[in-house]
Amino acid sequence: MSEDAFLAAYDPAAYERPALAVDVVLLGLREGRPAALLLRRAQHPFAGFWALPGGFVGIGETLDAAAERVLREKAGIAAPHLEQLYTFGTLGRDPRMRIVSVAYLALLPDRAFAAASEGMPELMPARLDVPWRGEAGGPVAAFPLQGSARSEPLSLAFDHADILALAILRLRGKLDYSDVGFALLPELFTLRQLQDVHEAILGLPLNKPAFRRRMLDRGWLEPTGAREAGSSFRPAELYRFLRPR
Amino acid sequence: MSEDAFLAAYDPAAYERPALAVDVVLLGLREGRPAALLLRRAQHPFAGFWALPGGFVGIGETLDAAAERVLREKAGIAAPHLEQLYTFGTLGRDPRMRIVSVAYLALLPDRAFAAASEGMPELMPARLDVPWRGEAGGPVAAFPLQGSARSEPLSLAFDHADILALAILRLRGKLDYSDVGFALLPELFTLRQLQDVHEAILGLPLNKPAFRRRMLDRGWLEPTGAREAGSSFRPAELYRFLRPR
DNA sequence: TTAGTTAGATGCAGATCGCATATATGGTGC
DNA sequence: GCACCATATATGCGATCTGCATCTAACTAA
Repeated sequence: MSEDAFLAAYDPAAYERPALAVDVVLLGLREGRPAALLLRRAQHPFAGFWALPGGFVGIGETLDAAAERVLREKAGIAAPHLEQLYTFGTLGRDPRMRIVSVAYLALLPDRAFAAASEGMPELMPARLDVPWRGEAGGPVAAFPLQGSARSEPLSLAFDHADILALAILRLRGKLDYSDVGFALLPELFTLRQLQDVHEAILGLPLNKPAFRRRMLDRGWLEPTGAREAGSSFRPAELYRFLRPR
Repeated sequence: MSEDAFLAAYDPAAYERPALAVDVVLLGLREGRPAALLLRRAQHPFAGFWALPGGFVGIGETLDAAAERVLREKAGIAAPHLEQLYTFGTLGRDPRMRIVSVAYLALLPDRAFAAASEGMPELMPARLDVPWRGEAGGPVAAFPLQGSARSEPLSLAFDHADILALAILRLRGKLDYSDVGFALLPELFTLRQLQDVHEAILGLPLNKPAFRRRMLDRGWLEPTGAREAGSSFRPAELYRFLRPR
C-alpha cells in the first residue's frame, strides 16, 4: 500500500473505518441432520429474527480470540474445533452502519451442543434444511427443533442464512479428506457413529462396507478393544481418532 | 451481538477499531512454476522488503470492490478470476498499527501476467518455491525471475509469505474439482497446456493419458476443430472451457 | 522420402467402490 | 438353556477408475 494512503488511514478521523465483527456458526447434529444454535434478536434491526452469536473484534484481540470469546460468552463453550470460514463485507448487510464480519465455524459434538443449548436458554437449537446436493450451494433454511413436527422456517437476520449455507458447503467439501468429521464425535466412537456424522453432513446415505474400508484403510482410527454398552444387540467396537501425524 | 456492545462500537471514539485492508496475490505461471507479482517497499516498516499489492477498504466499498481496485490501480488489470482467500488478523502483523487484512487470490493467464509485469515496472515477477507436496502447507519462498540462475530468496514483508503459501494451498485443493485451472489459460488452449497448468500448480508430473481421459470425460471441454499453429510437429487441437452449467 | 517430435488412442494390470451376501455376537423372551 | 432378533463385521464380485506402456497419426525439416 502506498504511504499517502497509509497516512490517511492512520488518522482514524480522516477516513471512516468499517466496524469489524465475528459471527460464529455453532454447528452440531440433531436427529441425523445438521443443526445450529441461534439467538433471537430483541432490538431493531431484524427484531424477532434469528441471528448467529457474534461480537465486535477488540483492538487488541485476534480474530480467532474474538471468535473464542463469543463462544465462551454466548455459549459457555471452550475450545471446540473452530475455523475461519469467510469474511462478509457487502454494503447493506447491517442497515445501521458498515460492518464487515468474519464468519467462523465451531463444530460441537452432541454433549457440547446439548450443554450449550441447556446452559444458555436464549440459544435456540435449529435444524438446518439443506435443499441441495453435493457442493452446489444455495439457500439453507432453519427450523425450530423443539415443538411439533411441521412448523414455519425461522426468519434469519442479516446475511446469516448465507453464512449457514457456506458453513455446510465447507464442511461437505472438507469432510472426506480432512479430520473435521471427528470434531463432531466424542473421544470414543463406533464406526456407525462416524458414518452417521458423514451422512448427516453430506445429506445422503453411504454404503456401509465401503465406508468402513475407506475409514480403516486411512489409518486414522485406533481400535480401543472396548465396546459400546447399552445396546440390545451385538455391541460395536469403540475407536479413537489418531491424528494423522 | 448485544445492544450495549453495539452502541459502544457504534461510537467510533468509544472503542478503537482495527483498520481493514485487502492484499492481493497476483498469481501466474512462469517457467512451469507458480509466480507472483510483488512490490518493493520503500518506507518503513519492512523497507526494501517485498510485499503483496494491497490497500485499505473504503467505508463505502465492498471487500471484492477493494480487491478489484487494488488490481486496477496497482497492476492495471481488470476482471481476472478473483476470489477471497482468508482474513489475517494477528496482532503484530503490522508494527505501525492494528490492521486486519482480507487476502485475495487473482489468477492471471500468461498474457495478463506479462502485461501487468511490463505495464507496471514496479511490479516484480517472482518465482515461488513450494518445498512441500500435496496440501501439507508450510513456508513458501520467492525468487527473482529475471537475472541469473541462482540468487537469494526475496525477503517478504509482514506475513505475506504465509499469504502466498495459503494461495498455493487453496489452489492445489481446488484444482481438480473446480474450474480454477482454466483461469490461468487463454480462451483457446490445448490439452498439453492444461496439463502444464496442473503440473505447475501441483508441483508434480501427471500421467498424460489418464489426465486427458479425466478432463475429456468431465465434459467441460469443447473441441473447436482448430489446431495450434507454429509448432514443428503435429499440432494439437484447441479446446474451449465450457462452464459446467 | 525419411527421420524426428509430439498428439492422440488403446490395451492391460492394480486399486477403488458399490452392492449383495454371509457370518459373528450381543441381548431378549420363552 | 435355547431359539430369535438386530446389528456388527467380513467377504466376494463386477463395474469403474488410474497408472503405465505402447501403438498409431500428423506435422516439419532435411
